[in-house]
Amino acid sequence: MGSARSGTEEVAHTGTRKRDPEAVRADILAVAEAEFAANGLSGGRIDEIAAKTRTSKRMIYYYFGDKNGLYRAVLEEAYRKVRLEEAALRLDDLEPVEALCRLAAFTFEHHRRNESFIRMVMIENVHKGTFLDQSADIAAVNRPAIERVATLLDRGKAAGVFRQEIDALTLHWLISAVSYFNVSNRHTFGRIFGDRLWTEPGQARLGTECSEIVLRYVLTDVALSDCKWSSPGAMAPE
Amino acid sequence: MGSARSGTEEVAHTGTRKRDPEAVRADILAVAEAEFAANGLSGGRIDEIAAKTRTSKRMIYYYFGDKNGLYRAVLEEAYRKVRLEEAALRLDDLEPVEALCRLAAFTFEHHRRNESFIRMVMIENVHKGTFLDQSADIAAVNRPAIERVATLLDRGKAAGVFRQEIDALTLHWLISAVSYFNVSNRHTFGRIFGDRLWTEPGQARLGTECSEIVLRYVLTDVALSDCKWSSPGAMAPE
DNA sequence: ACCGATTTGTACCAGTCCGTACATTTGCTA
DNA sequence: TAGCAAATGTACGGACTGGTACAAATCGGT
Repeated sequence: MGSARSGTEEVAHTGTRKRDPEAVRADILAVAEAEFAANGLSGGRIDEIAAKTRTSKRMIYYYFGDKNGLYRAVLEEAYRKVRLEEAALRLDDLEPVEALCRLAAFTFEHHRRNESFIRMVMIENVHKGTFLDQSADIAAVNRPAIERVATLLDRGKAAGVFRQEIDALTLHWLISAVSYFNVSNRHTFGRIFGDRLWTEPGQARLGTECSEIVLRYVLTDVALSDCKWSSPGAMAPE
Repeated sequence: MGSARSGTEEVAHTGTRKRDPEAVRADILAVAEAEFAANGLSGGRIDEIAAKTRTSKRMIYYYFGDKNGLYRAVLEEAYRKVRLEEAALRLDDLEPVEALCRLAAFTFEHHRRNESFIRMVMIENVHKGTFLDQSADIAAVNRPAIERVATLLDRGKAAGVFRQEIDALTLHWLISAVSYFNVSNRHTFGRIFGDRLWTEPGQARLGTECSEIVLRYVLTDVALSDCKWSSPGAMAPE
């Protein structure tokens, strides 16, 4: 949504151009993400998106062809953004235990701050992943995440601090599960059992608990006592 | 869907009655659950539900007033069913470690087998829990779940096998998170990283891993080595 | 066997919302 | 500056779908 504006104001490179297709596309995508994240695919209204855009409904169909096409584009964009941020983490510089702790804390915090991404994934799962099928490259965009976990895991195993039985995919699954659930289900869970876990201190505490959960799962029994997975501060690049 | 049929066929108690409001209600609810779970609230079609019911659309509005009313009724019913099954677990007879292991394994398995319940919760969360607000008793139906965890936890703490710092709500949150995520996100996760975790052996393995995750989180460091959380067989009452 | 209340069927309306036909402007290139 | 392609605005169509008006059948009680 930042980039959408820039192209319109400053005319720069190509001389005077009032038209800026890229900005229009980006604008539509941003508005559409908000709308779909808020109301789902069937619930999201094209007219509503058009109204909140600086352009008309016509453009949506011009660029994305279809309601489904627009939705798919939004989904792809959301994944791309997220994995891009994740790639900024430099885990190789840290020793395994600290790196894993940082990864868990980062993911937890990241998902918290990107609710609309989580909601897009929720909605996509309601639709049984049909739209992910149709965009082949999404898998390619995401797979590096597993690689990061795998190398981290290998380093820890080699150092003797991580258990040999741990599987990279399962570990990634665990980190994703807690970080995702924390955002996706806060409404039902909070409604039923109270919001205690979703106050600010509650979330801070829960975040460190998640790191603890992950580490206790992975660590060799011996090493369980001596580790300081306590500082969750400043892990997001922003 | 089993109970819906019974009232219609066997006429039993009240003499000959062709009319069976309760059966009609139950029939509608069962069909509606399938429809909503499959397509969401906005995506679910009242006409579709009516068509698959033995009665007409008129009845839906007669009994539930509204599309939203129907949805709310389905949601309430889903929660009620689930918590009823959960109550069948008798954890007090087991020693703490085994009881916790059983609880985790049961929840994991239970959520797996009740996909449409999970999907209803997913959808409710997409709607930010608005419908849970309107039905006051749902919270009351669910809260006992926490009580069970709390007493189990206390017993373990007293016995010295569980860490004192563990919070009941957080523990329940963890068990829910992994069990829920396993069902809710299998499509996106599987699409991106492969279905390995969702083959039959993969799921069996993942289930025991979840028990291990939970136990390692809770157990006193000392006790970490000696426990046999290995038998996941026969924990569902069915 | 009659009567009011409950329960059910049919046909239909009215609003919403996706998508498009048609017309127009802008920009680039020759 | 002519001309073509890319980009955009407006108005509208038409199907879908939630909800209802109207009517009728059924049932329990007396």
